Amino acid sequence: MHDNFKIFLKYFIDFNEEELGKIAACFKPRSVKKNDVLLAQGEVCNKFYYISRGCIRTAFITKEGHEKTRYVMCEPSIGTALTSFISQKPSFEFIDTLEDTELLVISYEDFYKLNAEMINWKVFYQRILEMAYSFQNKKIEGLVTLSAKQRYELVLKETPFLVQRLSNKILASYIDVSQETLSRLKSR
Amino acid sequence: MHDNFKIFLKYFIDFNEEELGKIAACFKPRSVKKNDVLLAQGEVCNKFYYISRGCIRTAFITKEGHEKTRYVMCEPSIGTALTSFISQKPSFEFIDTLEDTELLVISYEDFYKLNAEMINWKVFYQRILEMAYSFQNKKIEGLVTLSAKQRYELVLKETPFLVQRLSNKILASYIDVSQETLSRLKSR
DNA sequence: ACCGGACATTGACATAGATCAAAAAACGCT
DNA sequence: AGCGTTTTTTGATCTATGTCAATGTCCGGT
Repeated sequence: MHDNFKIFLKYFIDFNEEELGKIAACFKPRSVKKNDVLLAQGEVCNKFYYISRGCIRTAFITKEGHEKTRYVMCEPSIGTALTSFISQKPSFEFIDTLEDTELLVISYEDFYKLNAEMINWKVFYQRILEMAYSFQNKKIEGLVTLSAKQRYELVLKETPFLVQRLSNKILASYIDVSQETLSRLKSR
Repeated sequence: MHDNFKIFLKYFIDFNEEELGKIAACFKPRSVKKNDVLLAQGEVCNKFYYISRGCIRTAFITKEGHEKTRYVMCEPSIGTALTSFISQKPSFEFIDTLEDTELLVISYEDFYKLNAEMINWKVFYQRILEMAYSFQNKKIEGLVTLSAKQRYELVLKETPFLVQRLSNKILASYIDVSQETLSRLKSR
């Protein structure tokens, strides 16, 4: 499990073996069933995840009780409820699993210890933040410039595995469209 | 001009005098008139700005020809078209000035030189990215959960100076609502 | 293998907010 | 200061997408 993790890390940054060992030692394995809540709304997020198998998401619930999916992570991937993780304040978004999932988990403390001690980890985290920012930016562009249909087609084109892997309900909330509308979009 | 800049920097990170000197030396002053385009759509963004007086924004134009304002920076503030700056690819968003503006400008090369050479600059940039991410996140939440009126009221509550300082046209495009709708919202 | 609850589909209807248009007000250039 | 351009306001429509409801389908637990 840690082997794939190391390969994944090296894809981002050319960590040396010593660094990889130090990093891997901070990440503890964890298995979770589908529909498990890793972080509840209102909790402070003090974990950062590597997904080695399966699928998790960040999402939130509106005042009207509607679920909105912000981000979906399928293996191999990393992430967390970043806003709360950064600020160490209660999270508006929750994290749950969309499939049975194998994780590697690092605590906030260890994450920031690495950040303080290892230059390359800073570089790694910087890259993650840059990617996260760019992703959000694209999402905003989509919300603001595209119709429901165009947003669906964009996901179909750019991340088709999400269309295959997610239930319509989750996919709809990811695209920000009602289930009914998504159903109609798909049948054309 | 650089004095206020140093105070601004120290608000984020406790740079020492030597570091502040090194940083300030990289930033060149520039004056721009209102409605000047600092970065055109399609150009690669290789500048990062400190706004010492005035107001600039990042924005983009949709296929239908509508202008959408992503982010507004009023003095004292920093920023750029981050996605293009990060990737050094052509920018979808442009940058223009909303008022006569005094800037301090650092090039991409110098920015990344600082990033490579000065640990505290890494920390600074990390903080900027974290803030930028969190801002985008909030923006998405607003777009997805709030009505036009609620988005207007949120801006009125959280950044009232924008309501005062921006034209209705710009403000409308920032809130993601048509000018006409904003006009009606205001008159209630 | 069966049952119950969640999910998906389809239809009818409602509505926020866009669009179009035209008048009124404000702004900035000479 | 005055005129033309740009903004703002107001009114009348239009439309994409949400909501509600009813039926059909799937899936997981016993």
